[in-house]
Amino acid sequence: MDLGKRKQMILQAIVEDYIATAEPVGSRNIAKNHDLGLSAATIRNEMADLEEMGYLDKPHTSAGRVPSQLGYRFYVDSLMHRYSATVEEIENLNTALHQRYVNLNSVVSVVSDIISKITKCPTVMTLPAVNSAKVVNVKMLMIEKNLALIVVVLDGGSVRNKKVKVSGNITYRQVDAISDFLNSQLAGLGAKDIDESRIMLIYGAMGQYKDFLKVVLDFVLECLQSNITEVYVGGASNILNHPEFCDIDRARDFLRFIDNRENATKVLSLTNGGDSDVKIIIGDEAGLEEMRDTSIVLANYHAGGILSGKIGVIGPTRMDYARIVSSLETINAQLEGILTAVFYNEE
Amino acid sequence: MDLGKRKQMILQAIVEDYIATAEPVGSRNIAKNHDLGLSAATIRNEMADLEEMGYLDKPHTSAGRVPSQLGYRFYVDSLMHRYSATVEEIENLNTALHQRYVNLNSVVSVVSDIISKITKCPTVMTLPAVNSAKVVNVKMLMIEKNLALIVVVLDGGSVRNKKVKVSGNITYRQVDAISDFLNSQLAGLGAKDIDESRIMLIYGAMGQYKDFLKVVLDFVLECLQSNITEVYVGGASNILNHPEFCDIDRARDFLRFIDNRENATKVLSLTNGGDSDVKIIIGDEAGLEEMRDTSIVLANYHAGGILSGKIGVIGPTRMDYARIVSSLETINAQLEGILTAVFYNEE
DNA sequence: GTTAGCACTCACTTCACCCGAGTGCTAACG
DNA sequence: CGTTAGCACTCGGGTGAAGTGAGTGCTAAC
Repeated sequence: MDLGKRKQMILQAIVEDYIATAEPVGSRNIAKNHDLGLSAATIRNEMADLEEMGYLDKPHTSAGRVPSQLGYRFYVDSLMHRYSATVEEIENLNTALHQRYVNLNSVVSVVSDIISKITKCPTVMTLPAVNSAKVVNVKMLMIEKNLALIVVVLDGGSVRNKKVKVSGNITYRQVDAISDFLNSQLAGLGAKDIDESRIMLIYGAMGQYKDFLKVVLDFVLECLQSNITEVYVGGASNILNHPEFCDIDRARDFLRFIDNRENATKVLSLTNGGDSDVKIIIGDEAGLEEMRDTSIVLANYHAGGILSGKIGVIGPTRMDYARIVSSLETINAQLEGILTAVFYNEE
Repeated sequence: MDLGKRKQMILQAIVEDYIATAEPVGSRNIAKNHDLGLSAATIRNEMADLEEMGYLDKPHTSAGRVPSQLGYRFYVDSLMHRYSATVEEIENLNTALHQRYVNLNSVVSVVSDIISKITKCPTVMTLPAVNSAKVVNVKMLMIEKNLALIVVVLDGGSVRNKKVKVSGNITYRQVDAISDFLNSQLAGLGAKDIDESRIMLIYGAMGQYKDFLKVVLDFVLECLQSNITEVYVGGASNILNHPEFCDIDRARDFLRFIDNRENATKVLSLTNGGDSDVKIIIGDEAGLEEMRDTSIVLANYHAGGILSGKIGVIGPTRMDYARIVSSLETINAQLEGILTAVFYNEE
């Protein structure tokens, strides 16, 4: 039971009008504003059909029609025209994006704020995570008496460090020696390469420092395994721009939900089954009670095969999908360069 | 013109009732609920006086009275009883606080969320900043061909690093030598010790690496000077718990304001002239248009003389000052231990 | 100085009413 | 037979009048 050309045109008109005005759209308005060559009455008949087929909803008898979740889905999959950003828009975006970033952390917060601003919607974004994880370099330095600093450099270049107390009688020189040895043993290895036998080998060679080595090895493993995808929520208050959230209770429910890091993470890990780079999840497709009336446009971003992360823009189901998808695509294109630059300059 | 005992009692009753109910309080209710031994009529007279003196406001003729900003100020300065947390409350707090923290960053986000939860108000909090800044250790290591990692350890123990491209022909050994030399020159110095003459001395000794040295020195200075007080906003949506923000426009204005990092920073850098550890800033004392109807309870936190930062709880001027002050004090007491522990284990 | 009494004020609620956008149906038209 | 004009009907939202009740301010008595 697929939709005829005419029904599709009408559905598209309704979805777009509704996205633009947030008001239920009536047959007469479609007849007037869209040049379909049809009278209001005809459109009315088609609308009745579309409602019966589940593509439209009626808030009440004497209001116009509103797209149902199915309607949005069909629109997004089949009717939505690709909106391409104008040169001017891209330029504005570039000037906003190209600023001095202190670190990757700040890229995420700044970029998600920018996205919020241009989409007028809350944005969730994960920190770029390093894809693979192998040890490039392990180094220990004494930074004061009895306190050593372990520095672990991972491939892709992220650097982590940890301070460790050293029991009294290990000298500076010994730490140096341990450092060099450990580095020779671990450089190039990933988490699964550092197995029981490897550890035994290390202990065997430097048994007298076993306690100290254990702490270091644990930390190295933690670095390799930890995939701390911290999530940042930008411009949450933007949800209040949308008339569907002018009800204070609904607004509160949403803001409470998204204020919670775990929930934000959940949102970002959604999928709609497809494998395209930008995913659209509409209403309860998310399977999250609190997101029943919202949609999410999700994009993956990448930088040089090293870093990757996710960006999600959250809005009412009535959100302007075309524009938001295009914004995300444009930003994604810029992001790669910025991330790589920041990543290689600082950490 | 100071307030007589009776006026003070009545003012206190009004402030506390209003804080509890969020409704303008009338003379009759005070007579009934507080055992002042006075009739409603007498209280009415005193209230008229208090209004004339500026301690009370009247939303309109036929409503009860509401504390004015001056009224709150007097209450906070002179009438507020110290509320001390119960053993149970402290214990609950402790179980919430004592969890595994990945780093100082996560302490801030977790703690501010906890504070938001118990105060039912938005919380702003800065990352702990290192008080003094002297170089303890500078170290460079080659992490791949042409790429060196500079590690700077500051006193207090914060560690920062940066990757630097190295022009082709500097060897691993040479970097080691530069590293040792630079460390010997810089260890123990603060920003102002690294002056022109010191830099000349370094260039003089190792002139052939001047370009590389310049990058390293710039980074060291940046570490010493930078006081990046990143700010975290927790539980912003809590503002919606308060009836004064049930108006969607007011809620939006506030949330927009606090969503902006710069504004959050502004809030935390407020002062009320006093020097006590917990400051209360009421209404337009903040001098921020958007905070006209809100108050802020500000506290400094410290850890071992090394770290310090600020916590601010934001609520309507009608907020429960006594309870919030006490909560902040209790948390502050716990925070020191947690911060020191995290700080010395990881950074 | 304190209190009881009373007239007055004013936000808030309720209710009836109307208006208008929009629908669904029917009958006529090409 | 699909399309269209016409018309009765629906129903949310807006308006204004009336009623309600908490609270005040004043006055006079205790």
